[in-house]
Order: sequence, then structure tokens, then C-alpha cells
Amino acid sequence: MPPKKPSRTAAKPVRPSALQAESLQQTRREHASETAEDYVEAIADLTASLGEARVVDLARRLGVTHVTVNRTLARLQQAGFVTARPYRGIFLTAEGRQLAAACQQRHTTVIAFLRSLGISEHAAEIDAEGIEHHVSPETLAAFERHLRREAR
Amino acid sequence: MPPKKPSRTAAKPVRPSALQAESLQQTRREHASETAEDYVEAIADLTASLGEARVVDLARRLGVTHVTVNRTLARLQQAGFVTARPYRGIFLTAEGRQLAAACQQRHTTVIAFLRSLGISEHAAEIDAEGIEHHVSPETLAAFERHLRREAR
DNA sequence: TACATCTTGTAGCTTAGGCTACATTTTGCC
DNA sequence: GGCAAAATGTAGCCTAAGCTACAAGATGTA
Ligand SMILES: [Mn+2]
Ligand SMILES: [Mn+2]
Ligand SMILES: [Mn+2]
Ligand SMILES: [Mn+2]
Repeated sequence: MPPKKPSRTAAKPVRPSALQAESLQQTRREHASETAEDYVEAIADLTASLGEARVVDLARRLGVTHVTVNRTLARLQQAGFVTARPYRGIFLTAEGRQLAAACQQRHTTVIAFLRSLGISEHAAEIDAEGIEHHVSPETLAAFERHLRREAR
Repeated sequence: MPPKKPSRTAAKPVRPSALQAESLQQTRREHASETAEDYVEAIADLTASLGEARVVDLARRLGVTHVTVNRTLARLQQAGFVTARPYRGIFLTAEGRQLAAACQQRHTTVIAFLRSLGISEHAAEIDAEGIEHHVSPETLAAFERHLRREAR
């Protein structure tokens, strides 16, 4: 017989499709909030070190043009994370500060966790910037647990 | 004096902007290849279990409509990862199979690593789907090292 | 063989996030 | 105060990735 006749009436795949679909949908949702998270975190960092966040500073730090920053800030304002008046600095709302604090904390934890595995500072910084947005509360807790165990 | 007069002549921020910009740019590059990776991996899985990958199967597994699958497949064909003839199944090129194998391996490693930290199967599956694309070779090696250590 | 159902394809819409080019406002400095 | 440079804003372009609605081909079964 020929090697593999595709049976039209689906035999069960190894990894269930429903679970992978759920995972991918969650990943897409995380990507949708990722920009907001990186922006508020950057704004909080800049405000802490410079007293305010300006469009150019954000553009430099985020690695995009000031145009991209401007349009994104408009959305973040709509979403209630920042306040901005034309030609003035950018500031976080209470909601924005809360999100920023959570993101800063998570970012720090992810980097510390990667470092604890012996990963170089440079690679840890780079990988953490992407990984952080896909770390569920359960996984974040496991990272913290591992760090506490390491500290013993 | 007022609390914080923003000095226009940038004092050095805590986290250097250049490093964060580099990290974010790398994250965006990873997102650009993410769709291709998830697709070839799904095509390989389906081909292994069903003998071929069809548009509907991919749509179900990826959690999107068949329209989205169709347009993405056109791009993957352009990129040389898959071959497809109208109304026929989808198949990987040699390059596609190579990418799929690497992604399957990495996916497996990431899940095993998360499980080894005590994370539940469900959370591990979901988080791995996002995390996998942001794991550099150095970090992947660290995950494997940790798994070998655990196995002792 | 006919026909209903399943599958695949396509037209056209939306949003997000990049960009260049150019206009306008603010700021620093003489 | 005036002016150049810096910062900010805006118009308009691109691509990716999602969608609904509809068209057309393929398949299985009566
Ligand atoms: Mn971050
Ligand atoms: Mn990030
Ligand atoms: Mn994935
Ligand atoms: Mn991601």
C-alpha cells in the first residue's frame, strides 16, 4: 500500500488541536497588550530618572521613530494609561502607574531568574524583553520560588 | 524648590536606553518570524498524525479562520517554507521541514523546562506557546542544562 | 448521476504598528 | 528680542494579521 493515505475522517492528533488553539489565542492576546506594557514601563523608568518622559526619549528607548511613539501614545491616552498635552511631557495616570509597577516587577524577576540559570546579562536582558509578556502568574510564582531556593 | 525640575540635558537613566532599544527590536524581529514558526510546526504535527495538513485542520489548530490560514500560506509559499496547489494539501519544503524540526524541539524543551519548575501542564502549554519564540540559543542551552541537572 | 455538504478560495474591511516627509511649536542662546 | 536647532505633531504610505460574506471546487452518499 502507498505510505500514508490521508484519512479524511480525522484520526486524533497527538497534541490536541483545541489546547494549541487556546494557547495561540492567549499568545495573541498577550501581544495585544505588550506595547502598552512596554510603553508604561519605559515612561515610569524615564520619569524616575529624568523627572519626565518626552517623546524623543521614548523613541530612543523603544527603538522606533517619534511618529510611532506619538500614535501609540494617542491610543494609550484613549485607554486611560497616560495623560499628555501637546508639546508637554507624558505622564502616567494612576492606572498607568499601577500597570507600570507590575511590569517593572515582573521584568526584574524574569531577568533575575534567567541570570540564576547562568545566562549572560546581555542575553538575559534581550530574552526577558520578549518572554516577560508570556509569563502567567503561575509561571511568575514558579520563577520566584526558584529564586528563593537558589538564595538558600 | 519644586520636587523635580526636568533637566533637559539628560542625566543617565538607570537602564541604558540603547540596550532596551536593542532588546525591543530583537523582540519585534522574533514576532515577525513567529507566525511562520507556529505554522510549519502545526503542518509538521498534522502531517505526522493525519498524513497531510489541510486548510481547515490548520485553522482549527491555530484558532483562526480558514481565510487567515490561506493568506498566511501564500506568504509562507513565497518564503519557500511550504508548497501548495489549489484544493490540495499543504506540504513542507526541505527548508520548512528543517525549521519545523527545530521549532518542535525547542517547543518540547520549553515545556519540559517549565514542567520541571512545578508548573501545571495546562499553564506550561499556554506559556510555552509564547515564550518559545523569545528563547535565544544561549537560553535554550541553559534550559537543557537545567533539565539534565534535574534528571540527576 | 445528482446533490447536499464540506472544503477551499477571494473580495474587501479593520486595526496595529512600522516608516518618510513635512509643518509647527518650543527651547536655548546670542 | 530674534533665530537656529530641537522637539513635537500630522499626512499619508506600507505590511501583517485578524475578520465577514460570498463564490466555487471536491466529495460522499442516496
Ligand atoms: Mn519590560
Ligand atoms: Mn517587553
Ligand atoms: Mn508559538
Ligand atoms: Mn511574544
